Amino acid sequence: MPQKPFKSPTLKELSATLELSQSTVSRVINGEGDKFRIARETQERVLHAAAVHGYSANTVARSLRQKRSYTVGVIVPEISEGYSTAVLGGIEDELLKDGFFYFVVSHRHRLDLLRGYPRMMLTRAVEGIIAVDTAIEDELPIPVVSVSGHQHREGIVNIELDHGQAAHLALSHLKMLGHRRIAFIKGQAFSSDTNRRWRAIVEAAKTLEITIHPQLVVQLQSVDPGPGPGMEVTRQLLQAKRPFTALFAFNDVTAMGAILALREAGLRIPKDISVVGFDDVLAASTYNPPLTTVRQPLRNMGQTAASTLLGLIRDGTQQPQPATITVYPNLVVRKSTAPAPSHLPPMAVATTV
Amino acid sequence: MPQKPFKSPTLKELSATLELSQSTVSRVINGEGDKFRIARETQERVLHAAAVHGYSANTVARSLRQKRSYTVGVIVPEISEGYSTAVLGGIEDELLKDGFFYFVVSHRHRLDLLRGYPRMMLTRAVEGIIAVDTAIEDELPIPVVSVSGHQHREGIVNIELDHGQAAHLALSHLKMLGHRRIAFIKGQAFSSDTNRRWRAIVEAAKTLEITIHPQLVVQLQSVDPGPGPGMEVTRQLLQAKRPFTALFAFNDVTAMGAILALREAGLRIPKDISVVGFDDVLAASTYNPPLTTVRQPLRNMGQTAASTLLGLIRDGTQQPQPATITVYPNLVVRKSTAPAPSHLPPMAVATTV
DNA sequence: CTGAAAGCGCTTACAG
DNA sequence: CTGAAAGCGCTTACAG
Repeated sequence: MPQKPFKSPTLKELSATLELSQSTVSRVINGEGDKFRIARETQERVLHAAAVHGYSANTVARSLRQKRSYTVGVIVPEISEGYSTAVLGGIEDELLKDGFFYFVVSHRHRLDLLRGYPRMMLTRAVEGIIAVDTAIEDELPIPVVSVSGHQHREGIVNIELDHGQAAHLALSHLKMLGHRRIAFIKGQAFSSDTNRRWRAIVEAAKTLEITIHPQLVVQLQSVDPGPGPGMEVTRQLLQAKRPFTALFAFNDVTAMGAILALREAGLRIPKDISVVGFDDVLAASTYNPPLTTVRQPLRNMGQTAASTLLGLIRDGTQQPQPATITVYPNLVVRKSTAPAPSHLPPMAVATTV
Repeated sequence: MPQKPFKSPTLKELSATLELSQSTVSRVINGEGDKFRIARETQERVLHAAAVHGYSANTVARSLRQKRSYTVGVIVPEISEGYSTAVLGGIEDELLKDGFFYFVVSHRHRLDLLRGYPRMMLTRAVEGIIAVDTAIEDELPIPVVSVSGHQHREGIVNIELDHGQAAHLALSHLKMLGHRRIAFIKGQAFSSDTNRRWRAIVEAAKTLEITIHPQLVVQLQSVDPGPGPGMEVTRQLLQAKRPFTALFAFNDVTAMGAILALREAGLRIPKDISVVGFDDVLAASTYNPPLTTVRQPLRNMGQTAASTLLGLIRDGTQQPQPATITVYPNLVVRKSTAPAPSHLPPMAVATTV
């Protein structure tokens, strides 16, 4: 037999022991004793007995009755990745202190999961959903807040980075270092951030009078997590033999992959090529060389998402929420960027594996 | 008003529409139509109507009635870390395909959370708990399986790495490369793996006739995630000025910190010092130099934990489960290890920051 | 083969 | 100030 070393009594049992009605006991347990003017003494008896018997209300029954679950769903692309987990950390901070729990699911860009999960979570009676870097297509009867999801649907609150500022920060840093021929790695088509960020880069380049050479722009294809896709695409870039002195990657992991491919071709970082990442994941600072990167306040974005969602759940969606909450990046200058070399570096043919 | 674009009808409503009893509808929805010999035609009508009206059972009500929640709790030390998240990925794989969801909480080594979370999850009616690298003190009325938790309590199934083999793999690799003076960084006292792993190292060293010099053994103190603690302790090691040619770190992140500190002191990796990590987190392969490390099959450990837990939930704890399920490491040789230098490297005084 | 009814454990109008 | 009773939406003996 399974051991049952601890089992909370039910309200009924506790009430019987106390010789009080369930109503009364329920009220004082829920802190409404004073509101219902229940005798101080009675309240103390109840609280004491609850403590002694280790009573805690069955949340399933409570949920059914109140039609509330105190649970939200979080949907992320991938769970084993610096980006999502940093955001998750922030979400946890906020949620748990309000007594909420959360389910996590990762869709790994599989369409069936992407479509199915929101419904499954609804079935699980979540009171709201946080979507991290993933677009939700269905209209849902509960509040949803999106982190970097760029949803334009009414009622969805977006937590978004100021991409204009991000692009400006990175490009002006490179410009100041004397870089003129800058290569770019765009994100995968499925990432909600890709277009938004690219448009911001084009804009910032214009303002800063930096020319973007189309031959120096490549785009991530593979959905694999890790640095593989970044390596791959950087090798292509090298094969085109168009010289450049700096590279702005879609994110840190991609930047790491790019550095690997660049080294493979005999190029030194940052001496020959400067590389700028994006996100500032934990590994960025310990990488060799430590990455210069545009920092997204990931944990803070998670916290903001959670507290916003909690607000929407509490107050309903009626009051017009700002459709997007903007959050600001900053540039962390480390060792992967340096002044542009006076001569363009030789673009060795990548020694493909 | 909050938009309600989609709202499942209740069983009652659906039954009314169909002019059938709730019992019948419930049975066919749950696939027990044949078992109860409900007319094929009736079954089809029900299924069709359910699809048309988008009926899905309210899981809260179902849980209350069945006293099952189809939910498990996962408790990890830290959510934004390679180790836990890899395990989480594996857990998700198994759980979701059986229709289970999971709550995640991270205790961050705070005693109050560590103690409070299992109870909170019980209150949430989870049917089982997976504890990752954390010891559960309370006896719980539900199955718990522990990943690297080294629980000795009856009824708890442990998923554990074969630490003997892990130690042997790492040390024999180092020995073969000619290393004789090897430094060690032990884990923090709170990590369940620390002692187990250390004992295995002592044992393997004996077998391989490697002398462990107590002055070359340091232990992580700080609870901070990231490479900070590893750097810190490596600086101490350097300050003692006892020469060594190799270092075996408690985990990859620590190894990265150690490499940072070693370089800071002018040492080259792997030319002067070889470094071996542990875990093989995603970043290990892209680090510079790519880390030689003892690979733990983290994702697989998560999967095993989940499927074991599901089994326990299904069959009850009665049948004697093996108290521990052993899982095997392998050595991934990359670029952070090399033959020992013929002369002991100079132990520069660390230039502390 | 199908249905009426009880009950899971709470909360909360309603009544006094 | 306190309690009796209804009901949240299901599942499942029990009956026929």
